Amino acid sequence: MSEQSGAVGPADGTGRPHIAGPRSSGAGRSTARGDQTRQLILDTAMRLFRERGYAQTTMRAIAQEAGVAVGNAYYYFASKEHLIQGFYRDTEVEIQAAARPVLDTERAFVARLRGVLHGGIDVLSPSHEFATSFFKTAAEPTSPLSPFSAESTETRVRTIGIFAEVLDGSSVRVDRELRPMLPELLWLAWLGVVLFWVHDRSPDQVKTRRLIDGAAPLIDRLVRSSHLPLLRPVTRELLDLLRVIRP
Amino acid sequence: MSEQSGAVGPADGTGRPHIAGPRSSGAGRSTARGDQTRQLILDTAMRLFRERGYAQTTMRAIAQEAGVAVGNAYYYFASKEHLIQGFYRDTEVEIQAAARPVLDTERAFVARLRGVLHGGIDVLSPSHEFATSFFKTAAEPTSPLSPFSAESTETRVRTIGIFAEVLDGSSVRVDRELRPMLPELLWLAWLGVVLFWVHDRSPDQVKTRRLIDGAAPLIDRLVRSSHLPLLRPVTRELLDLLRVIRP
DNA sequence: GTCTATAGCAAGATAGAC
DNA sequence: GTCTATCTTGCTATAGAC
Repeated sequence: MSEQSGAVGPADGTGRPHIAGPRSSGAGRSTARGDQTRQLILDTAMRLFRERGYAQTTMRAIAQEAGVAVGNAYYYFASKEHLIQGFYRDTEVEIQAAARPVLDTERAFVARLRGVLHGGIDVLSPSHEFATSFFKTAAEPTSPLSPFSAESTETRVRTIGIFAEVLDGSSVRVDRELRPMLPELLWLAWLGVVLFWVHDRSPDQVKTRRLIDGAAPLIDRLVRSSHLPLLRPVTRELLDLLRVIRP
Repeated sequence: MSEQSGAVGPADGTGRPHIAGPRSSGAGRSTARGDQTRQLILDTAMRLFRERGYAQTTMRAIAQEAGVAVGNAYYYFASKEHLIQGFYRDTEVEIQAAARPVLDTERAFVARLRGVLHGGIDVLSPSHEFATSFFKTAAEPTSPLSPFSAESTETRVRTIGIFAEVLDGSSVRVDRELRPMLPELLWLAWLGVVLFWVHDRSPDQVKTRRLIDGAAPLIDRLVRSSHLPLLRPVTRELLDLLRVIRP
């Protein structure tokens, strides 16, 4: 794939500011001008990505369309991929917003879970084509875009927080030991749904909707049963496995 | 990334022969010369990929090392990514081979499943670094390298066949309706293990080994319990979901 | 500290001659 | 089927303006 740095390794390695450059430097609104440019480039990129797809949008085109020089785009974003981080942040915020009404009204665990998952897909929906084209980047273990990466920590923690709230705000009774791990497990389930959604070629991704409708009650049932003496050993086994495996 | 096709979409879209070109045309050994060149390019690519990694191996280097022109390499392989298909085929054959002794000796479902999974990872093991670098390609839904793609059908069917044998050769009793879907489900579990393995940064990927050791008995337990009156409804729900979702 | 302009490299991919 | 020449594009680098 590219990585044609020639001199140093891939993406970054120079001593240039990048993301650090115009980032808030302590006080309030410091570099207003820089932030504006940064945002302009990001917005333009997002627009073009959606219009033409990720691969078909060149850095030259983004710069031209935004009315800046290519070098300037690289001043703010270390690589083309780093532009996607903007998409991430926006999306995460929207998903939070979409979850709000559900979390504020529903009490039942199934309804909360179902609502949050559907809300998340609602948000992603218009970006299906675009998401498909850059998804491979996120799938790469070493990519900063990977949901497991250090760079994604902030987003990840916040999203897991949604699922903690799904659980906390509900009346469901859960196995005592399972409970603390459950938000993260639900987040994994969400990633699974997204993975399915990306591969879903059905019209309007209806299958993903059906997946959610089917999976939510199933998860609900399992979670409820987790503390029953019959499933206890299975729960135990699962927990042991998770503990061994986690980073 | 690359995809600098400029004219058409990404990878392929031309009317050129590619894979089709020198492929056997009905009779026995038809285009022997083409097959030879093709194989030479493929072998060279695989060697260089393993030696230097995927990204660090240029098409120019492959062509030069193989003693052919760049254009010639592109005559046989639509893109650099398409060269990975060779890796796939080889790997699948090796995995089959690794599964053989287990399937021929073990009778217990857990042992068979565990053995096949470990054997698969044994085969993949030496390619961890390489696999990591190209994994993103396989994760892309539209890629011919995706395990769900039409191009991967042959490999996919064969691998699912292994899990059918894991099941058939064992003495385990399974819910009547679940049974026909189980090989494919086990294959999905295998994909999950591979997904985990790719992201596994622990030394020698020990965590993946622990995952297998923990997951196999869990799966065994669930499969065994699937026909019990207590889990029956859950099994039902799961089956309904699967039927709705499948392609 | 922000930004432009421009030149240039490396590498994936293609065109068209032979 | 094969080659050479060329294109495209991600990315870097430099020199300098505001």
